[in-house]
Amino acid sequence: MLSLFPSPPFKRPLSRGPERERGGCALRLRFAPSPTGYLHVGGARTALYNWLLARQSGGSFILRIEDTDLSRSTEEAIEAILRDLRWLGLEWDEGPDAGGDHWPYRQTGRMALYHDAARRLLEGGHAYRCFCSPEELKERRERALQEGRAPMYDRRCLSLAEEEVRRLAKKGRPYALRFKVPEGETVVRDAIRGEITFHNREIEDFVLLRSDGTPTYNLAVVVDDVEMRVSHVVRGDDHLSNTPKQLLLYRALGAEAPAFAHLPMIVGQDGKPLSKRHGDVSVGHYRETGFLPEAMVNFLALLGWSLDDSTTIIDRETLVAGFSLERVTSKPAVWDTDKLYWLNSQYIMAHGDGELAEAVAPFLAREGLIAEDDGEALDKLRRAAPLIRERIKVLSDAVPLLAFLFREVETEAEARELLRGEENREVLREAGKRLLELELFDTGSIESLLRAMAEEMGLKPRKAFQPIRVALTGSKISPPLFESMELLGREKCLQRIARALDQG
RNA sequence: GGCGCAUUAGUCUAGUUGGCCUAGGACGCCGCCCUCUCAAGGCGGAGAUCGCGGGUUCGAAUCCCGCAUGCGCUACCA
Repeated sequence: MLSLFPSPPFKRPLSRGPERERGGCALRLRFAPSPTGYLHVGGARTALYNWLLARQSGGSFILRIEDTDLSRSTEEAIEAILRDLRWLGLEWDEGPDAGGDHWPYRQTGRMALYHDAARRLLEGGHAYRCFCSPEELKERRERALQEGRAPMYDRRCLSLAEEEVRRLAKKGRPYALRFKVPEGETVVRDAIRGEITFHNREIEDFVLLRSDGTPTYNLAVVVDDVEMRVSHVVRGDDHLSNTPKQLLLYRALGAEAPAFAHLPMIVGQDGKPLSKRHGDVSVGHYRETGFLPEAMVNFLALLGWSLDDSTTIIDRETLVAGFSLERVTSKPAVWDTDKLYWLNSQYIMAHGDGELAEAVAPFLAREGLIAEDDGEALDKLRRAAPLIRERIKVLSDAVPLLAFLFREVETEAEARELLRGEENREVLREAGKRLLELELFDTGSIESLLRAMAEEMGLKPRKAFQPIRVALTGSKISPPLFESMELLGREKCLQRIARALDQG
């Protein structure tokens, strides 16, 4: 494997980049989403790996919005992406709302930079004007495809005489600017995949500037990475084929190229790139379902990377210290929701009572069970935390489990039978009677009381307790009964038992 | 069509310079125990001819060649 990314701690100083002047090996990394939708879990993983490398090296994590596709970019998408990144705890040092020395951090505000670079490329003989219309080009490529030829641009505008170019331009004929791909081969050194050689003759003269003057991805990304002094480009696998083009651009612009690392894709169980077809792929969805950001980060980190041969639960600190691109696999990672759920439950179990109560509260509030900032409810939740900690995999699981504490119950259809029949009714009557006389209404007292009752009635514990559970919670499934009763309080317990008897 | 990348159990992966791998850990699955429901926990189990075929070697998941399959790129998308 290449040594571009020495494993931590970085023993060797990087051989390139302005960071050396600052005396360290502080890396400059960026995450550059295009705001055409929510933050996808694949994007989140890319952001995470960049963030980890930045934090680990004491460097900078830059957020740059690639919004040159005007028709698909939206403000809402930008907001959503920032929100989700923040939720994951991936704070950026420079970005659209964070300042930095390379402002602005949205490509639409950086047009002058791209045009300047384009002009330099044109003047340096690295680019030329192309007057072919998109329609013509489309037709030609379709024909090429049909005839089994490579559908590459045929360079016909490269040989246009100078005065012809001038004449067409003067007539106002729209043109795009194309890069003139030189002969030879281009070697990409990738930290994950090693050295990959591309033959330049396989690379077409790609467009730099569209006829409307906007830059294409390849130009913009290179100009920005140069200007922002990005030292390491860590991005999705789908950009590997673009890398030689960008390398060529760096060279033509006289700039030193950053180091590259291309992460394997995240795919569904069927091996196809993860998409809506496979279920939920937005980070926002997982936040709303009640996954914890720590669990999400842990899970994302493990998608294509491992700390060692046996560690699965890894906290953020350990991730920062132990992450290394050398341990990233080059094989696509399959999104495994089951494992995410399990990991999340592990993090929930590690939460303290107060922590868990606060995490769960918004989910109950969302269902209208408690008010946003109800101190009393929060206190009750804190006391309920031990009862649900091992029973929920996601925070929203707490809603059905705890609803009975905050509103009157409606008995689930499949549980009603447990309130019927003489034996069950007798249990309820007897329990009501005995609970009324109980001195201290706490878990221990309730338990001994009800166990004694069951024994005297000659009933198995299960047989005696289920009707009570259903009467109090409306469900056959609930947190432990005696603890739940203490939390509910004597009054409500008696009320609900009485009501159950009435209804039955 | 061309170019590129990938290929260890259902899944995430370990396997860094070939022997310690009769392939390790985790999720999931199955069984038992615990038990007031549901979980959690404990114990045990099944599951991988390391994509296929050649080769190099005393010895290959690990090196080489071919093939297959999948995916990506091949846009005036990013």
